[in-house]
Amino acid sequence: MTDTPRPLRRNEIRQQNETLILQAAEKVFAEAGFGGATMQLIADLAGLPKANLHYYFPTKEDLYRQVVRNIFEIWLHAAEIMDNAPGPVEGIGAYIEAKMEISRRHPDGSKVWAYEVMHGAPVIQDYLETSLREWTAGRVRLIERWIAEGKMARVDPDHLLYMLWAATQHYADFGHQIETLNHGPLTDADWQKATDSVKTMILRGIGAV
Amino acid sequence: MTDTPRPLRRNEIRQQNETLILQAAEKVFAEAGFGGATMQLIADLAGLPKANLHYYFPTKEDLYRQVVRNIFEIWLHAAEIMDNAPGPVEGIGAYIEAKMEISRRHPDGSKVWAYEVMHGAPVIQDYLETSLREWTAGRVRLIERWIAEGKMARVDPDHLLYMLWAATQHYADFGHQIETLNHGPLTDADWQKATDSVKTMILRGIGAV
DNA sequence: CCATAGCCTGACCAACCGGTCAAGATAATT
DNA sequence: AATTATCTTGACCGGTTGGTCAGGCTATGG
Repeated sequence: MTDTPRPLRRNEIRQQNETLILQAAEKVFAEAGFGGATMQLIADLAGLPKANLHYYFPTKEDLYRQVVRNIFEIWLHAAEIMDNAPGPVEGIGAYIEAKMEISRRHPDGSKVWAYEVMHGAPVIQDYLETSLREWTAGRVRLIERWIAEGKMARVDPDHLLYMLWAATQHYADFGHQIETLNHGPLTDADWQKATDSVKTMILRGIGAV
Repeated sequence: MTDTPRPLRRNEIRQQNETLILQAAEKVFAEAGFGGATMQLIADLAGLPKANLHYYFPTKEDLYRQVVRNIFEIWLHAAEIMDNAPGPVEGIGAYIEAKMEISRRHPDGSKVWAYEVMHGAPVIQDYLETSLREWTAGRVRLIERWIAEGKMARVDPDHLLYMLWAATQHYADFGHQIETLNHGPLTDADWQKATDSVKTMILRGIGAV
């Protein structure tokens, strides 16, 4: 991301502070949205003076953009599991597991993404139109091949993908609602049960099992 | 909602302006979140001076709370369809159709709800703990009865409900992402296909068909 | 040890925000 | 017509926000 080839120490300082700021920003943006988040809050959480934030990220929007892009990269990377699978049971099953794990480990990231898309994706529209569109097209072809090979029922691949995203990200984005209904945070067993439920329903739903 | 029993004309003015303000507020809150929304923006969209908003809704939070509650009422009401159904095919099928229709007609409301829950439900936590919890418990019993009667497979009722909410609301909350991938707004046929896909996958996923 | 480029930060500012208020307009009541 | 209750609104205010900047600090290369 940085374009200044400097001596090593300097680079370390920069990288460390940028990471610190990005982590704090992810949390604050997730908790308050872009408009509700303040640079002061992020600075306090990162343990740095506010002016230092503006040294690394000129504007609030620059910082926000970086947070959103990081999450997108995580999701894209996690999706590679699907490709080398022999069929939907393994491929989609593993994809569900991976996405549920991300919902559990990076709920803030998921929320920032949801916030961004909900508000018309003003910052990452280009990502939607390029990276996400390409990725989706590739996965649609994969699903169509599985259908043609008789490995699953004839379902619309796009809407299957939407359901996968919706069902898995719901556990991050609506985690608070789920925890309220669950009378407390989800335990390991709860998460296992959630993952199994989603896998079972969807894999049976597409006639793969 | 109002508690002042007045002569008719006055009441009409009040009701008309409150509706006007609430509609504008729903849109602005959906587009910008609570923190990003401004009373001035809502006032402009409603075509009223800002001070007039504060006459009807003392604070920004009062206005926001009313918007969220309205949406919640719509959802609760739409869910009654499930109860009088003989089995999951009719009950859950109709519920999916109703919720997809709401996602189509009230996407802004859905987004405001999502925004509120994502940020820890600071305003409607009591609703989650009372109304929603009761409603969920009732529906869980209904689903368990259907399972006991052999009308559907043994799935976890809570996670089935989460999947129903996730899959249907996704078309409102992530409508922008879907429209981008779809190269444009969804047509009547697109919505029909989406609804059918969700119904087919879920009903088969729970072994009801 | 010096010079320099990168890093740090307290103090500051213009812009904007939610909310107030007093005074005027309008409709209902007597 | 006079009185009263409700509605309307421009002007205003204290507090907060994103962003700036000058000047000090520190690591690094010569």
